Amino acid sequence: MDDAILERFNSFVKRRALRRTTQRDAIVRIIFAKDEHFTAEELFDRIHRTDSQASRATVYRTISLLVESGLLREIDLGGEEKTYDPNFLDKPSHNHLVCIDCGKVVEFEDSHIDLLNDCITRRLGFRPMRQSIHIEAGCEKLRLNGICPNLLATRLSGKRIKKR
Amino acid sequence: MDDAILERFNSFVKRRALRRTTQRDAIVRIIFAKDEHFTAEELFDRIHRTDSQASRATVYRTISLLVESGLLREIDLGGEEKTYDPNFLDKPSHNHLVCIDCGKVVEFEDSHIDLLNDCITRRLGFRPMRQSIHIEAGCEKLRLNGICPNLLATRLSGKRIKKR
DNA sequence: CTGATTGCAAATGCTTTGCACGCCA
DNA sequence: TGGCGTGCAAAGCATTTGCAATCAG
Repeated sequence: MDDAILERFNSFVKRRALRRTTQRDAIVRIIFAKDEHFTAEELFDRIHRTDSQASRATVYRTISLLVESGLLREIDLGGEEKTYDPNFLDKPSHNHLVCIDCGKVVEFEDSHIDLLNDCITRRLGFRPMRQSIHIEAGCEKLRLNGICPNLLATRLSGKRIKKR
Repeated sequence: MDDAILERFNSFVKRRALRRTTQRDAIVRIIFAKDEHFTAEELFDRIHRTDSQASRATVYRTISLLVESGLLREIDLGGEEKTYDPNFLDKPSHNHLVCIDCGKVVEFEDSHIDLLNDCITRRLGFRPMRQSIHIEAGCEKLRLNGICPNLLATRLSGKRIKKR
């Protein structure tokens, strides 16, 4: 799967008469090695934790290319920085639930929602293109037990929670 | 309605031991005089087209206060700048459809969607708090007749279309 | 070879902040 | 009178861009 994406990106690059480079290959590989959302800065860090290198400018430029090619999608998680989601190839129509307690992001798909959105859009006189649902929710465990497992994990790992 | 909001804002200000000022009053009045979405910069312009005055800093600071008070909501229309929506008092659970052809934003409410979101959230083990749907759609008229009335109006008024 | 790509640093553009002065309570 | 609020300009930050050197095809 990993290499299949790289191949798709390279054929996109060729189609546009652009060039395949070491940096672009590395960036694409690193992005799709995990299914995690990321910001440009986080990606830049991830790259520099490997033996690959790429400047900040190249990271930003390659992200733009990936978005144009349809392999990557910009999503809104409410943070200040732009966030990207590499999972739209596997799940073309998924949505996001963000836990306001711990910042955890859960992806979900639902055909009923898709259908409803489609109907609503048509009824309003438009042509459905793309839809995204952003749910903010509280942690039920935190409310009932006073403890949120994700929150705990988040604190321990020192991972920062997206601000609102 | 206009003054009722101002009153609510002022009681919020009082509750927080803050102070009522000419600038804050003016900003609140101008925001809620229309039901249009706006960016900080657009609001700043609107203010300076009246006889009221307020610095950019004060505009930003007052917007923050309004969001904290719950009277105003930040929404995602896909643009670069933060966008604010003054209509959540009238329609607490509305969503947005953005036309990719002309940039027009249509607000809509749908109880089925709300219900579905609620169910999905609970099933995932979370406590529903807030949900927002963002639909990107194409103009049906443009596709069928080759002309989009909104696009035309947008061009004539010189109003800029939100970028993607 | 030729033009695309990279890396660097400078530039952008929105938003926030430090500070001195002024004004509300 | 004590601070909060304001305006200004400077600072912050994420992102973009100009440019010279480098590299892919």
